[in-house]
Amino acid sequence: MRTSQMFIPTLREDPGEAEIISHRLMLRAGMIRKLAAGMYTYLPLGLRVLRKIENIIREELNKAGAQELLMPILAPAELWKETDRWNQYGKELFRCQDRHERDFCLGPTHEEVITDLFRREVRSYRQLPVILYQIQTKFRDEIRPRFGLMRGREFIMKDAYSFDKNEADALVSYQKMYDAYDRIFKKTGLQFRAVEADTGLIGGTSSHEFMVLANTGEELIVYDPEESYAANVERAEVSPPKELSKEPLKPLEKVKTPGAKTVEQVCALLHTSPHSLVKTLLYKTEGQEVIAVLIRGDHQANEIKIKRSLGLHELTLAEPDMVQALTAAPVGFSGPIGLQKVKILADHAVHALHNFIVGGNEADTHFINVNCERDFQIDLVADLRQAQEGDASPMSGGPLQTARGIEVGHVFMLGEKYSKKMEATYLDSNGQEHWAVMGCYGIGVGRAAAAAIEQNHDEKGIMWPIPIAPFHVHLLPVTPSVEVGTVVESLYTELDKLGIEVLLDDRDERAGVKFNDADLIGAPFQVVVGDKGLAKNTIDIKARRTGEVVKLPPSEVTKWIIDKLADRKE
RNA sequence: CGGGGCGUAGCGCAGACCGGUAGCGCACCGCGUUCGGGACGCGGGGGUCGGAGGUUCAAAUCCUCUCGCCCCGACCA
Repeated sequence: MRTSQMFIPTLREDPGEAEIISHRLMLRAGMIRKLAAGMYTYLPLGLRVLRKIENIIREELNKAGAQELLMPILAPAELWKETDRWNQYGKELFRCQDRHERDFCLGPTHEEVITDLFRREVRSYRQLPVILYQIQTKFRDEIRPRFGLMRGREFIMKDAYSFDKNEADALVSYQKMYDAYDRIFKKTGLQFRAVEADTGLIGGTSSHEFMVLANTGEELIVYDPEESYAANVERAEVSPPKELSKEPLKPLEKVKTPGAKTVEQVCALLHTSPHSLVKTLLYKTEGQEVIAVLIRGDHQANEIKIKRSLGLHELTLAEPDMVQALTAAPVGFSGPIGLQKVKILADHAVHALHNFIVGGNEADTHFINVNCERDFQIDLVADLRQAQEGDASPMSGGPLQTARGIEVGHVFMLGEKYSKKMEATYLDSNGQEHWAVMGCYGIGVGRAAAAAIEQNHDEKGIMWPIPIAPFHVHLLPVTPSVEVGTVVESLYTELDKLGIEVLLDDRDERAGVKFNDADLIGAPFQVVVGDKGLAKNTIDIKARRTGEVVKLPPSEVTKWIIDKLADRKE
């Protein structure tokens, strides 16, 4: 392609609206433009990247036996009412009506539609397994869209669905998709990690997220540097401490702690560390019941685990006046001793502790030398806290490390959740009817592109990994002479014939402008042709990522590039 | 939904307190010079100042309402 014929509106200055690097660079490089909050037009350059990612996905999914189809964006409310997600999905589900005032929604995901298709068309176990996927625009009316393509309202997603006879077969499909995802992300050239993820209350047996590693990632993961184990902190299980404290129990004591509401303040006042302090978190559940959760001062509560341990759907921290009513003390002085009518949950680490500190349920007061059982009763001891760096790995027992990631893929065992609600059944070889066992598998295409930029950029612009780069080579005639023109034209034709994607900057611009745009757009190789070089019979090739420049005679340029591209393609 | 902020040329911004001819840089168009890391000279085009209403002789500027956008929080398969 020639720059003069391609719509690539690059921006010299940073647009004010862009917060994160990928968003800024995508706008600046002329890949996307915003239409409305969380909705973007994909310009030619941006679309090329999306197509590259999509094609890698297609290739690997097809190889894995999945089949592509395409479902409507708009879905009738009836289907969503069958699964009750019309109610459950909340405001994120974008609803609308047609001229007959029939309810529809924009699909944020397509379980209902695909399950409907399945139940209409599939009768027999002979037709199973089936794995179907689409690459389609999705819509979720996010409360607060942000970060460009990272969290838009409208976005392109690959979603796949598997249908199997039973749990065992479903796991085979799940594994197939997991393996395909592994190959897909390897092929994109991104650094990523598959991590165990939370399955939510829906249960299900397995769920993994595919995280592109980037410091700017929204998700926190823990991993075992020795083993393959990695998990989202939301999900990572924390094993109970191996031994309980052996410290002899000391007598309970009430102390004054004026104004000390936070863990830090109490520690400073009592000259101790958060390790020996226990915070009491009061939560409200869906039944308006209140529970107390005891977590060690240096740990974070994990609300997902708390919900799961009690089978709850909703959990919110109690408001200050509620805390006051229950504990007779302001927030910051709650404790388990003397708490009435409140179920008390404790994390393993608390249970293992002796002589710790808790709030006194009285303003400006704490108890010290507190001990479980002796001073108060616990209703449930469980794993209730967030994993953190240094915790013991469930695999090697060694210390876990943490990293930040961007969730670009998610594989999920659904089980019979949808097939049951929607009566998606098949007949087995004995003529018995069974519910199909399902799995679903998503990849955020736009998000993957954004994640690629978060992971591969410098202060000048994007540094695309070869497999998803919009162009392989950016050809830059850098002086306006006839000789340069001739060399550039023949190089362009030659590379193009060989299937190498070349962007020729044929604009009447100065060298500096072309260099800067090339660095911004981020093609892996810049081929620089100028009078200075030609005088010595050389052309410069700059590798965008390393900045290395090689000087080659014009006749050797093509071969050099072919070799380099072949090197890094797989 | 709560808190904060912003809407003035395609982009980035000034002007607003203190009402009186709408500005700057970049981009864009023409001519010329220049040409290996965001050139220069000369000449030019482009604005219902987000929208509606009000106050006033006069509103980008003051008041009211409204819409949109950004940031923080709550929320998030």
